[in-house]
Amino acid sequence: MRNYENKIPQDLDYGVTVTMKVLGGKWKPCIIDCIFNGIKRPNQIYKQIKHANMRVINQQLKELHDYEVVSKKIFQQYPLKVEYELTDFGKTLLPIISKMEKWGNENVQKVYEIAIKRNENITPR
Amino acid sequence: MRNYENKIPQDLDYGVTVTMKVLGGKWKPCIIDCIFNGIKRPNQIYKQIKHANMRVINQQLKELHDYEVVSKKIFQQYPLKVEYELTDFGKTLLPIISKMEKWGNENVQKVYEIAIKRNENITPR
DNA sequence: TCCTGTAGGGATAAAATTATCCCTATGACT
DNA sequence: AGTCATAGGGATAATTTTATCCCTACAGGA
Repeated sequence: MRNYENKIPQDLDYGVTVTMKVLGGKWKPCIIDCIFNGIKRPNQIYKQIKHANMRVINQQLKELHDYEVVSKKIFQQYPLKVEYELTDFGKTLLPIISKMEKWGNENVQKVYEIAIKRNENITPR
Repeated sequence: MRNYENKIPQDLDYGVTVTMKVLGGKWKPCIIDCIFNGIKRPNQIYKQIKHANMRVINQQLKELHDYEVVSKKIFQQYPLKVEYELTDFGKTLLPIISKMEKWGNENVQKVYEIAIKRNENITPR
């Protein structure tokens, strides 16, 4: 994202849109979840999220950092070491994420079945 | 969406992903919000959401219907009349949406400023 | 007959997001 | 000198999502 200019202006006139601007991104909630659970280094996050590749993690991490959801601490040592933390601002998102997490876990079965019925390409469970 | 086969299989192994599968879509939260507020007919929703066009509303409405978030009542009369309602299942999403709505409204200023700093194309407020 | 309002879909274009590939830089270690 | 692990970015391809355009169907009214 953000490698080029948006063409269609985005409206932030609706609360949900604002939230989605910060949280929307295929791996962002996963990344936040990792960091919250103490997995703070990019490479660790990468290993945790098996499906996303490093470049993508970096992209989304950068956006989270731009939006001040996470802070970044660089250690002057080698091999390189960087740690991300949730900022206080970022922590205010946790209740939302955990509510989404909860709802998803409670309803995964139903959603899965509908997706299959719709012939979507879903990883078998 | 769903006019073709997905190529990358989607994992539903993470709660947030499941929720996003149902709620993710540029206008879906808006549509749900409309319906919740008694704006139940497609054409009314269309007029309410000034920016989306009818076709898109229909697409997203169809998905919400497929996922049983909304139910559809067809009136046999002319001009045609259709009303959507939140199902009980759909209503379980309301707490999430309202939390997102609240967070967004509380933080719109900050998010707006960052977006501007990032040179994003945002509709002025 | 033609126009109106309503609901909805097919086909396709445009835009946005995500994925892939490959590059840099650094110090330690062999 | 070559290799490793780490963090990260440029360029571009691939994929997915949204948007646009235009069509159908229907009954009533001008």
